[in-house]
Amino acid sequence: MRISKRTEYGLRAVVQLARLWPRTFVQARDLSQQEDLPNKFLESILLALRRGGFLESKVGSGGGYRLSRAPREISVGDIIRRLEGRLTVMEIASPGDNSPGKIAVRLINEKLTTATDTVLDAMTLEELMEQINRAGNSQQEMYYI
Amino acid sequence: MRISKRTEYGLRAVVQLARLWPRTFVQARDLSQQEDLPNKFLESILLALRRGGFLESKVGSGGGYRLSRAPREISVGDIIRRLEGRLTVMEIASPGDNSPGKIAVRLINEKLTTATDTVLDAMTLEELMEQINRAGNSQQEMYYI
DNA sequence: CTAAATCTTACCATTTTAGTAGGAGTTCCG
DNA sequence: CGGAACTCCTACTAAAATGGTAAGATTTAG
Repeated sequence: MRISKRTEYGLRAVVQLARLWPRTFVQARDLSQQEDLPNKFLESILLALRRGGFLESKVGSGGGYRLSRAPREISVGDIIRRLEGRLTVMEIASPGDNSPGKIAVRLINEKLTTATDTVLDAMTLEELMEQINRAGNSQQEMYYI
Repeated sequence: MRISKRTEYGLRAVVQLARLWPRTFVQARDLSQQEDLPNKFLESILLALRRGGFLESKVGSGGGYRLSRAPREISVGDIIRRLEGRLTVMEIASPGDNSPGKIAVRLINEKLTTATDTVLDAMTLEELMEQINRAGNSQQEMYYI
């Protein structure tokens, strides 16, 4: 019950790309340095994000990645679902699926899925960036004042 | 991002125990038959639930398990946290933890944890049983009418 | 005493996670 | 044209987590 490193790294790269939006392409290697992530692992994650339609890439020298849309048009939930593969996956309810315990588990899974989806779908990348700035500022205050 | 079989099986056993509350002790073997769960695996889960204070046990012939409190006094969130070990575990924020990406991940983890805790802590075992009965009834209607 | 239980410890196979290695295919630039 | 700088693709792998099983010690009712 937690997000995987794969998802975490993908989010961190996307946050860096959002900071530079809509300026030019950024290389995977730069992203992995900025966030201190394993280069080759990040590459495969960026590929998945591109296939998911969140990123555009340009191959060859001077190439790289950038967001395919404005941060306000991308929801954090969509990104996580793409990378995680499953946000409290629910099993298909089969006809014999009627023991009290199984019903209970299904109910709980539904509630969990609704709760997480609601919170993550309500947050766009733009809103996330604003919250990061606020958190970063208050951190500065704590360190420097 | 899903509950483990261990947690699922534990919940299913607890639901059966809640149905019989406050009557006498139920054996692990009966619970595993009622919900069709692997016997020895379930035993280890019941042990964990007992150590967590959710169940009382009686060893020896005629022994078994029962809830240690009334279903209305037990929250589903507590049970799941005990079995799962982690509901969106947050890493300890270290001082160097200040890249925008890391801040973003921490914010997201906080939101997820709050959302799941809220929904699960608000549900007692008693309320869960009521919802199971309602779901079971509507299922009957769908099959028999 | 014996049967029926919980409890304890140790082990194990499979799947998932978190990567790495190596290179093929593209594009820019001089 | 000929690199150099990129993305893209396939295959592999070590370590951890998951989902159990095996064997038996311990306790209690009858």
